[in-house]
Amino acid sequence: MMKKKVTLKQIAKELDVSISTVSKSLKNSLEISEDTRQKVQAFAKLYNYKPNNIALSLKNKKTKTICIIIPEIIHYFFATVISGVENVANENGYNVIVCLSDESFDKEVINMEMLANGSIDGFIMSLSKETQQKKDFHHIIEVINQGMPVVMFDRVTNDILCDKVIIDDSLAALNATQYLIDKGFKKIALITTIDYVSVGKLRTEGYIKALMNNDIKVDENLIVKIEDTENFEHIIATLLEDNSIEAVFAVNELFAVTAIKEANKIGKKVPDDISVIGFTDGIISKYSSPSITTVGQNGIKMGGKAAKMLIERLEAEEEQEEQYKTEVIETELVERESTI
Amino acid sequence: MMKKKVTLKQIAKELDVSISTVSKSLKNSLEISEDTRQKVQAFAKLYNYKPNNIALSLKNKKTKTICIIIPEIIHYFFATVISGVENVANENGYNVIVCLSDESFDKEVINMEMLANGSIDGFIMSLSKETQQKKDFHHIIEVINQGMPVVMFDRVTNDILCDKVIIDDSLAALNATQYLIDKGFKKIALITTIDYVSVGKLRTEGYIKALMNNDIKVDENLIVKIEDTENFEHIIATLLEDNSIEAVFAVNELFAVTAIKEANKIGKKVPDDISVIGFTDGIISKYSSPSITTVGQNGIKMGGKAAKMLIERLEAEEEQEEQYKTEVIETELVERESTI
DNA sequence: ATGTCCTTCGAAAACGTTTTCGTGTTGAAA
DNA sequence: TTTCAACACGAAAACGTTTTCGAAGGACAT
Repeated sequence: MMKKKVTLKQIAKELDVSISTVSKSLKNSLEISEDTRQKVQAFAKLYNYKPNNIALSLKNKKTKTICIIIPEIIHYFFATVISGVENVANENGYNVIVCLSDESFDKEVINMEMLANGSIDGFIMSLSKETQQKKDFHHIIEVINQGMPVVMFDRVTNDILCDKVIIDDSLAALNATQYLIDKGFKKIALITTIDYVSVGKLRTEGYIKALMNNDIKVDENLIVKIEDTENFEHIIATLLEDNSIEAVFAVNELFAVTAIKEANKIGKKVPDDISVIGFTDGIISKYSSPSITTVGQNGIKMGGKAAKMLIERLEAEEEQEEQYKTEVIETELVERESTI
Repeated sequence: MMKKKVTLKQIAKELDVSISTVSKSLKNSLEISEDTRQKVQAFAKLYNYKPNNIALSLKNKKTKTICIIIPEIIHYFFATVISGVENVANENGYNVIVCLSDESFDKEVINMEMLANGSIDGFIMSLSKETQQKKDFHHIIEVINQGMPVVMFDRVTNDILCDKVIIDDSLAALNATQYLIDKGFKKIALITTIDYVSVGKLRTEGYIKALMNNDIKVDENLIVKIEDTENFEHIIATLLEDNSIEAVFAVNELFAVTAIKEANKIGKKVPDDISVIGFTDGIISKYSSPSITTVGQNGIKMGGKAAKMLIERLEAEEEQEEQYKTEVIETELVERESTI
């Protein structure tokens, strides 16, 4: 029953020819006579010969495998990015290794060092919170210096020169805020993250810019910056006690849906009493009641683009360095029920 | 700037010793003199030598990599399973390749054949819908016959002998239905999937068993089986027009939240007018309004268990065959706001 | 001087490929 | 008969390791 994989050597021995002859026959080389070729091919098919990928990788110094490192997978946006990466990777004959940093600097480093030793051809990654906080990127720089291409997405940094694919977080936030302003709101609260999270910071900037563009004074009392270890429900509830607030811009789905829940608790109806707009068009926004108006960032497109850039660099003949590009994926405002 | 990886051969040449000596020195072999060892180790550290994983894989015939094949990743439950697999894989020094079958038989086959040729040490998988429908498992059987261990989870089949980790879908559904019966409901609708999806079928069976246990007649009009290409919102809406329905048991989150939405549309309040219970304790159940009472299946635990079983089999000295085990992960009923 | 035993190291095989470069045989042309 | 091309195939290197085995050299005792 148990049929171990057959190798060239075994076929060669069985057919009493050399390994070279077997290899060439299977590749239909004209060097080998029609007769021998057929014999070998028949035998190989019979025993279901398939070349050993590891041996090929060693020989070619290419593994046809890429690695994507993300902070966490139980997160709609990152899951969609993986899906996008998988798609175009597969189309191009690449496999995808997924690594989770769990927002930890150490795990990020370990994963990279582990895989940079020949296991993969390149990285796609989004920085962990801890890495962004420490601003320590030596592990990434080292990998790049070894000649291994890296594409960063979403949570990126200017301290590293490499290909990147992002959305214009600031602009998207500005547009979302402007959308609320256009509805006639002036007292717009912001629920955002601690500044070291790059995208949170950018979204905060966009919010502020929108207010300033419209000569609305930025009120620090209307801005809360949440560190996710905290009990953020309580913080949001406290914020909403301010009865002057007409609308809320939240920088992610979780904050948005929580704002709605907490508003409900104190008898404020969304969107009648207060409008809420979120960020990321995920499961929550789509299925909550009311469904949430949000900024859609197309993770599939983002992942696909990142994979495309990586593979193109991998398969470029000459390593034309220093022509790193940053692609910006457009966002869209998805209008739903949480805004009037 | 560009520092390519250094190999044993290069170190040997540089230090004018043999490759063997370098290899042994780095492993602190007593065969080598203290002097030489130190010299080699210092040099290796200076040039940041790390052994090439591919070469090691070829030599050891082990890749320390496992593959998980799932139908789709943009799906809370599967994402949690991956997370569980990743955790215990990492703890044991394994990497994880993620493959998506997109519910397609062909993609499942291609992925397996692609990776079975030396790239990985074993598989963890959940069957695609199409595979379950065709009942064609030759690709899996072939891999197992080659001596590569496979662990199936969630969507499994009795046609294959291998390790499995599942929940007791039938029992969980029975309990959920009984929960509704205990609340005093008799007219309980079921929103489920087409029978070829193994878990859908089992959950349906549990529902029916619960009714029969309580001498409630099974009313086919209260059961809808949804094929996901369809416009299921409409089907659910139609079902809910039956005013006699007191409660709904949905076999997944999507059906549950949709039932709530459609009920709302026709003026029925959940849970006051109608109770809803779902399956899978995901994002939707937690954050929808009202939040949804549901059957929690712990994906992290499931993935972790699957990885543990696979790795144990990989690292067992003797290949003790035919002692395949099926682990059952317990479920729990998470009570929330969608039931009275 | 011979034999024995450590110490210290290197050669080579092995993992499974691909590919370059021979080399032996054949047949035909000169 | 000699020469040469064409054909069919094999040996060996290469990718980067680990590990077995053998061997050179010195120290020491006989």
